[in-house]
Amino acid sequence: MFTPLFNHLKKYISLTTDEEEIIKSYLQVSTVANKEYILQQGQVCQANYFIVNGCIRKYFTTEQGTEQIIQFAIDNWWITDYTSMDFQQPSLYTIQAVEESEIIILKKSIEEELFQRVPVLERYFRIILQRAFAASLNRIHYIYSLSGEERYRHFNNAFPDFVQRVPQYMLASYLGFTPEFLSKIRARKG
Amino acid sequence: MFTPLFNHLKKYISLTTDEEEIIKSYLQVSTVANKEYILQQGQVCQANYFIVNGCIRKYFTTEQGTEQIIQFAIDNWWITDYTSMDFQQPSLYTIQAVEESEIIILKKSIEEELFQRVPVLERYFRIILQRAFAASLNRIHYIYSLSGEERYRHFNNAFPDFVQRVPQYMLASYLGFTPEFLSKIRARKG
DNA sequence: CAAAAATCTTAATCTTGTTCAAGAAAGGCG
DNA sequence: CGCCTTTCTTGAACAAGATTAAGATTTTTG
Repeated sequence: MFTPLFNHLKKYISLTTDEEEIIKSYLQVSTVANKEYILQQGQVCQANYFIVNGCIRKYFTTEQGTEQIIQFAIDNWWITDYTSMDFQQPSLYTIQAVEESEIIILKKSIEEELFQRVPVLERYFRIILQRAFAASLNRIHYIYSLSGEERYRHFNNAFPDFVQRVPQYMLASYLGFTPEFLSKIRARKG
Repeated sequence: MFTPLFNHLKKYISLTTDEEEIIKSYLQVSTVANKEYILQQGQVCQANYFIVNGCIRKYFTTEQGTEQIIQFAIDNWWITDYTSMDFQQPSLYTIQAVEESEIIILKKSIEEELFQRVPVLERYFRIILQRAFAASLNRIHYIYSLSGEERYRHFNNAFPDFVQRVPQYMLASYLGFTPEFLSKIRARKG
């Protein structure tokens, strides 16, 4: 159960056996059912979540009542609301499972203590945040430089298997247009 | 000259006098004129840049030849292209001064050595990347939930002094619409 | 297996913002 | 100070994608 996480850690840092044991002792393991909530809009986010397997989405509800997806997380990704967690503010976002998922929980309340005992984790998170930040700017790049249709085709090429995994209306939301428009695009060509 | 950087560092971590001296010995200071390039599209990004004062933009050129601004950085922000720097790939972006600016340069080539000598810097960058990543997702939130006009009004309220600082066509680009449209918005009301 | 819930499609109409094109202001420099 | 470059504005024609509404299909569950 912890294997995927430690494999991921070892891509970026080295750990002694002792350190591995310490880390394990600070983590919790959990299974969430499809549609189960990990965080609901208005709650203060209390943990960082590592997806062992499954699929999780983070979204908010617009004034018109539609759901807007901000992020997807699948196997080997972390998901949380850093704004809510860092400032202990109510979150604007809801985090919810899109498939039954196995997750590992790193609670904010003990994170500092863990980082003190295993400081190399600061490095691990620095590096993966660097990647996540770059990916996010990259996404802004695509939003601004491609049309909706181009964005869909590009995403489809880049992550063909992921596209199969989530309902199309969620994909449309993530890509920033309506499900009706996605339908239209798909009708135009395979 | 180093004072703003160390003040920023001290917001997130504590440093001994020794550590401060080590850090200083790894940094370079530079002044860039308005319109001077720090990185040009196609080059491999070799450093992370801290803005002591001034204003820097990061943008790319679309197929139609228009410039699309992805990021602004002002006093006390770092700017770089992490994708290019981490993977030593040619950058898709150009980083250019929008005002005469004083910057501090942390070169990729000596970054690792510095982090080994002052490991608490990993923590500093972890925290500021957490903020930067959150801000970037927040920006995606705004792009998806607000109209162009709403985005402009919101930005104008949030950063009134910054709006005065850059040409409107750059602001329009950053907000994701044309300068003509920004003109139209401004004509509608204050 | 049947009924209910969730998801996807189609088409007509409407909005937001783009594109072009041209001129008006403003700013910087010799 | 006057010219040249940069920036800003305006308006008409147009395009991308939203909205609404209805029906079709698929999936889930009792």
